[in-house]
Amino acid sequence: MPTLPIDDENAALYTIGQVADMLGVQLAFLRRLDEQRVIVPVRSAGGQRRYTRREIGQVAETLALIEEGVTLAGVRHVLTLRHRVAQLESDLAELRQERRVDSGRVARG
DNA sequence: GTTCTTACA
DNA sequence: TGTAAGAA
Repeated sequence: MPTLPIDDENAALYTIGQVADMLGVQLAFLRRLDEQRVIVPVRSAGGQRRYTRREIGQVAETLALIEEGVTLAGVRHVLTLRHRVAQLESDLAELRQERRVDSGRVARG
């Protein structure tokens, strides 16, 4: 079954206006996050920002962190570290899976 | 009608 | 951070 865009958390489908309405934030705020490299959405052919559901979630996360007093620069580090952790976790899961396969295989040749 | 950039309070 | 001007 093909992966539908509506099911893809990483599909860039939302305009800045839609995101601003959903989260109740200003258009300028989202542009600021882009400028500060906290949340950097892809651009459409016309140069307009397009947000993925994942990024929308990250914006919400950013809102929470800011309420805790974290600066935008701090939020940027949190998000990048979180991305690295997720990458390491998937790599680790893959290695563990390979180890299971190896240990379950009968030595031969 | 929306979004973009840049500038300013 | 919010608001405004002018262009796309």
